[in-house]
Amino acid sequence: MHISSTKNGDLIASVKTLSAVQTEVKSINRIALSVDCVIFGFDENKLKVLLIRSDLKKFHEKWSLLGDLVDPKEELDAAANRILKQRTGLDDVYLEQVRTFGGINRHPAGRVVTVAYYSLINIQHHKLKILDNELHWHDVNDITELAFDHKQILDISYEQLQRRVQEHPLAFSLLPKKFSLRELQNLYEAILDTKMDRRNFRKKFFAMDFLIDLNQMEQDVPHRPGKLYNFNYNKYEKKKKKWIGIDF
Amino acid sequence: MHISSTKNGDLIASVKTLSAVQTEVKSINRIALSVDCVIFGFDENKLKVLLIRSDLKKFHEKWSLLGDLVDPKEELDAAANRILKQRTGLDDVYLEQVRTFGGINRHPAGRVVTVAYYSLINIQHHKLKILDNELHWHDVNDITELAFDHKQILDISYEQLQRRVQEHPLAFSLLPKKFSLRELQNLYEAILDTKMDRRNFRKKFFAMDFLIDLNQMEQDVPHRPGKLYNFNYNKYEKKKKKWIGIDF
DNA sequence: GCAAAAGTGTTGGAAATACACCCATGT
DNA sequence: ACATGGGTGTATTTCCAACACTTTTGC
Repeated sequence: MHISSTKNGDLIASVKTLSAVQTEVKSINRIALSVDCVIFGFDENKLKVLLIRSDLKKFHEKWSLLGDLVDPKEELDAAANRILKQRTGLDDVYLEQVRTFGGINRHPAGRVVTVAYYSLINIQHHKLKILDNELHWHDVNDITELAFDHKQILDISYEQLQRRVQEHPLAFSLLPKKFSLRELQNLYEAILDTKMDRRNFRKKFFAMDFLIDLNQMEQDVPHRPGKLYNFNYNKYEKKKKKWIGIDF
Repeated sequence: MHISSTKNGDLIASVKTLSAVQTEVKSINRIALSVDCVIFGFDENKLKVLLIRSDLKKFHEKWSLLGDLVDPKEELDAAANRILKQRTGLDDVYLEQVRTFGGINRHPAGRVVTVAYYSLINIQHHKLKILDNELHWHDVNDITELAFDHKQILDISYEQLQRRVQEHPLAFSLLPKKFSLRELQNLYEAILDTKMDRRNFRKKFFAMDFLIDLNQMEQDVPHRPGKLYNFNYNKYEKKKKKWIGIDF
């Protein structure tokens, strides 16, 4: 980043001292920065997202994402992790930056630029211990309106999730450690909102050769039990793909 | 975004008035925000990037990206466009947000969070009229060090360009309006740093059916002249792809 | 006529798709 | 026995990669 002071289209050729720039950085040019977390989960064969009542009175009727201001001494990633921890008690989950939303009037309290992150958690294995502000899971597809510009943030995060999940083995963090192929397929079908052929789905995953057969079976299912697997992250890391292929 | 005041892991269940939040937004929690532009061009069969001397004295020996602080009343996208305009005189080009870099010590003048954008411009058709701070094009592959964390920003932007260019017809904005298939292939080979089979490359682009044959030939080339084409954006917009296919 | 790049088709293999039957379990 | 989903194989098609010769122009 390189700093200059004009905002009006003038051209700048000067060289500045550090203290001159420090003055700018400390002065009127600062903006409130927040992080919003889009936390996806999977349960009952539906993709879910975690929402709370906005704790801003004006928007208390509306649901909102989990967010907070970033402290000037705090890393962005650390802020995202902190927010997740504060709101859910959860730790140690996949978090990825989506993009930054900087609309001038996106927040009623003034200019607040927000960096969106998304995260994937396993609803079964991470029961929420904190339920303040009516924190709970909502079906992604049933959401029509959110506070602020959070619907837009959700939509873009969801699109990004759909893209990423096809190229990286993210989805496994939404499942229990041991899962059946049926569960895996249900998850992909929910995220991508599509149906797939069961036989070809199996073929594809077995061909990848990243699933470890645990030699265990599902229990208490009202039909023939399926085998349980988990995902071999080590093997995946070693085999990652090249990708050359123009494909609009 | 939802605002709360704790930074220390406490949990918050309160409902706040707008003015209480306004106080927070205006107070100590603000951070300097900048935009940095990674401007790619293509010339002499090489991918180039536009750099200037840092106008910060401390880093005056180093090259840096084109950046500036964001004004509190300015949209992020507008800031990116303004910076491009100020530094190069250019207007009306493709600009896309990459991601946000928020390292605490990334800037010597204090906490400055920066939003990176990249942009693709046609070097031939947009001669730079402004050359302050030694603004000029550098070969992307020759860059080893930049001021601040700009090398990291460049690397990530370049990776994103490589991904995007394979799925969207961005590359055409780096070429003259009329281009030959050879030029197009040279461009892809430069961006993706690879070699492609000439016949298969043609086949692929003709099969897409987005190239308009202008019935014109190259001029003044020291060999058999090739046909000139341009890209049919309208047709592309109508045909865009669905995209289902797990592929790690 | 020679150098340099344009233009052009075919073939084989790999991957994706479509599709149907038998099997194991719980009720 | 029957309902439910698990498990398996094959034929077809589509896409991609590899590959060589003839043509047109400038010099």
